[in-house]
Amino acid sequence: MSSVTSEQMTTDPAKAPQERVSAAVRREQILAAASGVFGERGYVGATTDQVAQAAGISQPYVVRMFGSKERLFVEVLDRALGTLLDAFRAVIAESKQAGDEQDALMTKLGAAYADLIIDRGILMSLMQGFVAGHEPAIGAKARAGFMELYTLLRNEAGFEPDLIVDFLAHGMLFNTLIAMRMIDQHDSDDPCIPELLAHTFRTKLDIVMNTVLGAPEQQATAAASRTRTTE
Amino acid sequence: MSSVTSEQMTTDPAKAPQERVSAAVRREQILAAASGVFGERGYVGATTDQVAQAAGISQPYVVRMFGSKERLFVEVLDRALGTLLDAFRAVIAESKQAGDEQDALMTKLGAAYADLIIDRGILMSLMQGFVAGHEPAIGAKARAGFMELYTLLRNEAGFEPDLIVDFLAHGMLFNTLIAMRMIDQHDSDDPCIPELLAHTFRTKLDIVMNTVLGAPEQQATAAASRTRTTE
DNA sequence: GATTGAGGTAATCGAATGATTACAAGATGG
DNA sequence: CCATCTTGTAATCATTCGATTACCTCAATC
Repeated sequence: MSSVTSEQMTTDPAKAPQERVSAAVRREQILAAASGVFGERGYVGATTDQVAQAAGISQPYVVRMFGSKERLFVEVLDRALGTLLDAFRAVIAESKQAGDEQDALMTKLGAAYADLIIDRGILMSLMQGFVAGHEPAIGAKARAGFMELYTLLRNEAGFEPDLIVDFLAHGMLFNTLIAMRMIDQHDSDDPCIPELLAHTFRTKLDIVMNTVLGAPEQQATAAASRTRTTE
Repeated sequence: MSSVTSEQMTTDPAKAPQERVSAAVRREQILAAASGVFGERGYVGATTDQVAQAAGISQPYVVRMFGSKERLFVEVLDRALGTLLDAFRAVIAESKQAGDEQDALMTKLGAAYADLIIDRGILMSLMQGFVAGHEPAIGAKARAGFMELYTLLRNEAGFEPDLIVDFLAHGMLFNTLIAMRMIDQHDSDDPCIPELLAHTFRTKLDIVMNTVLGAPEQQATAAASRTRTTE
């Protein structure tokens, strides 16, 4: 007894043996699950089996669909970078049309970045990619994505290098505090923790806290915390 | 009639017999080696055998000396945090005595932080600890250390929260770019890379580059790249 | 109603790795 | 000299995990 469990689909409670789904859809499901698991445990720390369970399929399928764990992670990283860049491009386009000043644009970009936390996996996978520079394929992708971001802020948004560095720096602190699970300590003894969080996340603190703490649909880890096959 | 086995042990016995060293000294050697290896490959990605080889001893000794890989990493993290805090305390004390303005002090703190790159393991182990929040013991140590740093900047250095956040943010970008090995790409095609690096590391760019690239005595990885026991 | 091919998994393999055990050799003190 | 403690290792164990293989089961098409 193992697999089969979970899956209490609406109209079919008893069985739900395994509904066959097109490979394209499975691919998206796996990528979404992998984003959560990799973001939570890092590239090396996450296992393909955890991803599989979070996606509700078997471990060999994950490997066969992407060829290897490394290729899966690179794809996750690629998607995360793409999502981030798309969000920024949209903000820039909209802000240009509205005739915003530079600091208004930067504020909006910061807000858009914080909003990405809605899918915690995105920013955490990014962060895990940044510190996994030891793996050649991952490091290359991470660096390329980071520079694409820099170039976007420079050439499309039109910021000065010093401003961009400030912006990126705050983004990295943002990521680090979330990766460190500092949010969970908001109500701990140290009164400096709320202060640090308030001055880092500012107007977005509530969103961040609700997402990171509440996390109603973020079942990735829960589903992945069971054991592998039979027990 | 080769007399066989003409051991040319002339001047170089090729085998360092094994000089017995006090446990206290070994402990320091292991911690230094572990700092490099963990910083390079992360907590999960590094192996106790890589640490052992970097320290020039056997793998079981590493485990026995620290009890477990996790305890070793926590100790490495603790040392790194201690080194950082000590460096900052020294700068603050000295700056107070000199009657510096706040921004002069902050500049000096930034310089002191950058100087820590001389031992690349320190900052990289810190960073790896920050993103390893999934491991309870490591996350707790990382958060506590981070808050100790914040408190120091707030209560001893006397900075306003917003200033501290700026400072920490730039530190995190600093760490991230090094973890990403962006320095290695300084001479690549993208002309934005030198620009980003220049505006992030500013006056310390040369030191950072010399340390991260040159790394003459940073043998940690090289020595650790062999296989385990006999060959 | 066979064939075929795509979705999907159980079983398992082999390598890696943290940890443990048993033992060896040099110091140290009486 | 002998007992004992310390430093250190070889051998090996038990897991874990990514990958592979061999198979199963539908669904569509001829």
